Amino acid sequence: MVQVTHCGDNTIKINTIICAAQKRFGLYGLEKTTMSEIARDVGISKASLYYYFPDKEHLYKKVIENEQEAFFELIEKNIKETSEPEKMIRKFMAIRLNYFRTFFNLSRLRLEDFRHMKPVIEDVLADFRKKEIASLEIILKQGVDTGLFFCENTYESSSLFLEMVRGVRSLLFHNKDLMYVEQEDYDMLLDKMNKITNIFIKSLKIKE
Amino acid sequence: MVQVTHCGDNTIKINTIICAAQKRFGLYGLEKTTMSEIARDVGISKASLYYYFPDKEHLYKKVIENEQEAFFELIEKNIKETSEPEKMIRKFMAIRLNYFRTFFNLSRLRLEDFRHMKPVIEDVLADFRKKEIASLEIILKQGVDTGLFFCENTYESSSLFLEMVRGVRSLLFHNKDLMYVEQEDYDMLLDKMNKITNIFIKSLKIKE
DNA sequence: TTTTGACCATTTTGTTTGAAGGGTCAAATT
DNA sequence: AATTTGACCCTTCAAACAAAATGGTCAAAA
Repeated sequence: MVQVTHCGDNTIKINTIICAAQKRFGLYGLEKTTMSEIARDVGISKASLYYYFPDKEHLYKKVIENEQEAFFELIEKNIKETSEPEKMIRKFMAIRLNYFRTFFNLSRLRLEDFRHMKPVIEDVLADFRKKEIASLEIILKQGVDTGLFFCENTYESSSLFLEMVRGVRSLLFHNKDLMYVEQEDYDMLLDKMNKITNIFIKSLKIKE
Repeated sequence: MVQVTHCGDNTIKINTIICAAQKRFGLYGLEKTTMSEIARDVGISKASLYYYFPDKEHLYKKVIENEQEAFFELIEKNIKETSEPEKMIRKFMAIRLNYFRTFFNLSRLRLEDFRHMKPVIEDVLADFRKKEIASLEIILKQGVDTGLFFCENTYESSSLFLEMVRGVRSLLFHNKDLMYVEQEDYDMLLDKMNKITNIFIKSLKIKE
């Protein structure tokens, strides 16, 4: 989109913008953050912001995509450190939950965004779901190959498991009408995630 | 609350009111149903309604309690027809889902009530959860006693399983922003419930 | 004991209005 | 040519206010 002329200055500037946006979005959420504020933080005019990003949603999307990228790199790295599928799943879930916490705990308002979810966010979230299903599927297949797990449809199992986990999480916030995640809630969530993971792993060890 | 004088006339009248309220609430939900409408349906004045029920929420609570009662009677009756715990769980889930459908499908608006849930409804719903956990726990214990299931904490397992199921259901509506349950959604839900039930039952068959 | 019309207080709804924020652009700056 | 910007437009949002609706009360009547 932006051609580099003199040097990589643009990349640096774009990164600066993304960082500033990340802070604002993380602190106040999508709706409560204005483009003027981000511009002010960076030290440029609002119009300049629109020179680098077509609109607010694209900027937001970029921020989230960056965070997701870091998450999947972490997953990949940690998964390769062990050869036991069961431990892999547990590690996967631990990282996932931690990501969730840092992702949401930054802001009391951020959760609100997901009530009336914008199409752009929905896209990037759907993409995230696809990727995390794929990650888990790899682990399951490895377990099946080594004869430790029995699973006819790894995709179905992965997506259903993650849906269960997401569902329980969503319930916790939906019920409590929370705008931010407290330590207490995080602990409860961690406990439940572990128990659900146990159930899931057990079910993988049975044939038929 | 209401003393009977001449005969059981009051009981009949109260039942008439509850039925009328049930129709209205089922059709339009709590918030979109007015006390005047219910009174009109019954053929009495609004003030008379308040002679029998202290307020709107108590009337609503009574309606829901009636429906719940019928549900648990059905559960109990059907459970006793089989001696296999596994089949019991499946039957339990089938009835539960069906109850859910009739309970919600009556109204496109009824789901909306559960977004900003009133304290009264929360009470009656919490009560429902307790009861359904107890029902499921009985089945699990029976499975443990006959050596078919392995489960150290039947309460924990029951509540977690039902929470998973509730979570997935809640996700389906939350995501789709549905105000009413279509056949298609019901089928998808049924499918997922069955798969989650499979996972749960498998996990019950493993020791440790 | 039961019923009701009139009444009150609060909530909801509709409307208006002024400010704020997303987004554009021609002109200026580098 | 690549960037930057102040001024500008248009839509959305929020406060404010008024009007209608609704939950709930009560004295009087049946």
